[in-house]
Amino acid sequence: MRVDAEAALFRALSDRTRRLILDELVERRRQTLFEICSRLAGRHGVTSTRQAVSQHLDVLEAAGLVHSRREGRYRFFELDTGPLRVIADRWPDRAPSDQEDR
Amino acid sequence: MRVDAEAALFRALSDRTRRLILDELVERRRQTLFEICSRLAGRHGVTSTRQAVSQHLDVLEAAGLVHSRREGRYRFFELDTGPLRVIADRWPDRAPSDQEDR
DNA sequence: TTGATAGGCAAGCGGTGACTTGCCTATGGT
DNA sequence: ACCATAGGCAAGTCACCGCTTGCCTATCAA
Repeated sequence: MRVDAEAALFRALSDRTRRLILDELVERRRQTLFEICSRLAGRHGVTSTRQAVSQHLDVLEAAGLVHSRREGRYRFFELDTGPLRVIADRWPDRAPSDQEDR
Repeated sequence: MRVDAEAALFRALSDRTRRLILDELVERRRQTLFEICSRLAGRHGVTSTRQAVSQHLDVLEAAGLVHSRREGRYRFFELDTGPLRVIADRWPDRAPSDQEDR
């Protein structure tokens, strides 16, 4: 994984609103920007403006956690959990061939 | 997982130097502050001061990713990968009992 | 006991990031 | 054609975060 891709991933996950957006996209795939906004407000009390949420989605997309597609006047967002795999793999309980010093 | 614990975890992971510290602690468990500093410098070109690294370790400890113990004039740091488990589990490929709307 | 080693505390600085505000574009319905 | 809906762009503000600097405490060796 490239360094900037790694940075983008962890930066994306560092914000609570963005994590809530991912939660929403797990429960209901393919949502539009307005859907995400209203669900964030209704279910999590997030009062951010549409623009704020849009910027969050840009960050998530830059991290590869979300993909978007235009259809007519709608832009649909979809979750991609692929990049999350590397996190668990990066810090194992013990190093492979752990020699207690190196 | 409590909200503030979640925030602490993702905040801790959001910084590159802190991720490198975790890498070091995977390879060599139980390091002192000075050991971590010198290994960061030698192997990753991180030039941060001791105080900067110490502050990073505080953040990691607040997130539960690191535990420390005093022994004489040394303070040993050790990795705890436990908190990382929740990340992979939080956003599954599909929601359990996915009903396409809710 | 003195000096060196290992670490802690706190204030200040600079940069980045989240958010708002204001305005603009495009699509679809009637 | 017109208006409402869905979304985009860009600049400005404010707070937080990473880092340094300066000084202080504690442990160990000689």
